Amino acid sequence: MENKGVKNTLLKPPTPAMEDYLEAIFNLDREKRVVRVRDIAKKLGVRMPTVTSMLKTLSKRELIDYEKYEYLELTDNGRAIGKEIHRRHCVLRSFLTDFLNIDDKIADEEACKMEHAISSSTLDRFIAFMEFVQSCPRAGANWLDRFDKYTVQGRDGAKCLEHMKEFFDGFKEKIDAMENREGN
Amino acid sequence: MENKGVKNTLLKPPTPAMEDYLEAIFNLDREKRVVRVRDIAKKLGVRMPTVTSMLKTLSKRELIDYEKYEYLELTDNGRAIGKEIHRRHCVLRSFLTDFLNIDDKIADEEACKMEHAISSSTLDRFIAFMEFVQSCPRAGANWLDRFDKYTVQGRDGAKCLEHMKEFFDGFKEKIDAMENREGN
DNA sequence: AAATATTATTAGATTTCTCTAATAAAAATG
DNA sequence: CATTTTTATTAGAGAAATCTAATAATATTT
Repeated sequence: MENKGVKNTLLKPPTPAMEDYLEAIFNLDREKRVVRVRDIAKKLGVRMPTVTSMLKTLSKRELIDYEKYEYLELTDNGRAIGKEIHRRHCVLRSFLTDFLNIDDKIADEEACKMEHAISSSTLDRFIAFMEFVQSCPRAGANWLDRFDKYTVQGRDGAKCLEHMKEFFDGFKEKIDAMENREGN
Repeated sequence: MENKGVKNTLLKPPTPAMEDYLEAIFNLDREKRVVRVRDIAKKLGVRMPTVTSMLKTLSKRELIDYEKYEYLELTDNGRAIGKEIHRRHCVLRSFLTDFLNIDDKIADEEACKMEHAISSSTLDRFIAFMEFVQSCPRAGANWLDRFDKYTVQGRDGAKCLEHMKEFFDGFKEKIDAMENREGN
């Protein structure tokens, strides 16, 4: 048997911690001219030696190019992962703040944990759902405001009726608008 | 300074791993007459010594009552946590399967990870949103079917118009029905 | 009841991620 | 340019969660 005892670390998927570092590096890469240990540490809320240690790991896995005391760079592979994790973070945070009305700070913290729990394909479904809610059969941009009221007032038949009438009127407009520019 | 060096482990929140064990024990407690190491191991996909080791930890934290070789029981505290994690699992899985149309198996796996990332209050918002979508200003139970079609067809202006007309008609019925039993 | 099979625990090792304290290198300053 | 400050690394330790191998206790079967 060849490759005896050599676990090919290159092929293993990154751990959540590694994903966090790649995301942080990906973001710093855009924000600053160079990526520094100090800034990674600050962004992730860990101490500098912890960062140095992780940089070695990421380097072994060929997710970054790293020589000690030198500037570090993401490899193509590392950048792809960092970018994807960042994408997940943004979408999830947006869902939490814009759809569920969660407070910004909490939304950010929870998105930060959820981003490791969710696959790319599930994320795509999230995006599709959010786009659908924003665009297709829904009258007016106030549907989510309705949700907000709903959570305060509870499900009240009378209110619901009012809302549906408004909704109904909103529809009319929307459909008229659509019919008037049909065939484009 | 009193309590010097004594980290009060009782007050620390459980780790995700601990939450998984409490959830598994909570479920086994309902499924079977007694909760066994073997079954916990199977449910969580770990080896038996790993379970024994965690049982000691949970016992120290007063989340279970445990004497070796004896039946184990959840404490009130442990049961509350197990139940809450189970609740998160169910809600998140339902969102993934019923709203995003994710495959059952994947939904279960991802719910299993997300359940540690999300707070109880965020979960309550999830529930409110799901209830809102199911009940309030929305015409017909076919709104989510629409979403399904939307993801296949993409956002097509003409289709959207059709759908909105159907939607519109659905509304009329719904509002009429509501008006006819107004005042109840 | 003795032999066998199953279940559970102990002991000890490993991996991952983190820390502090000490040291070294690089950058900034007087 | 020598000194000081900042930044980064090394060394070593610790917590958490897992594993395998060996042993012990319990349950089952003949």
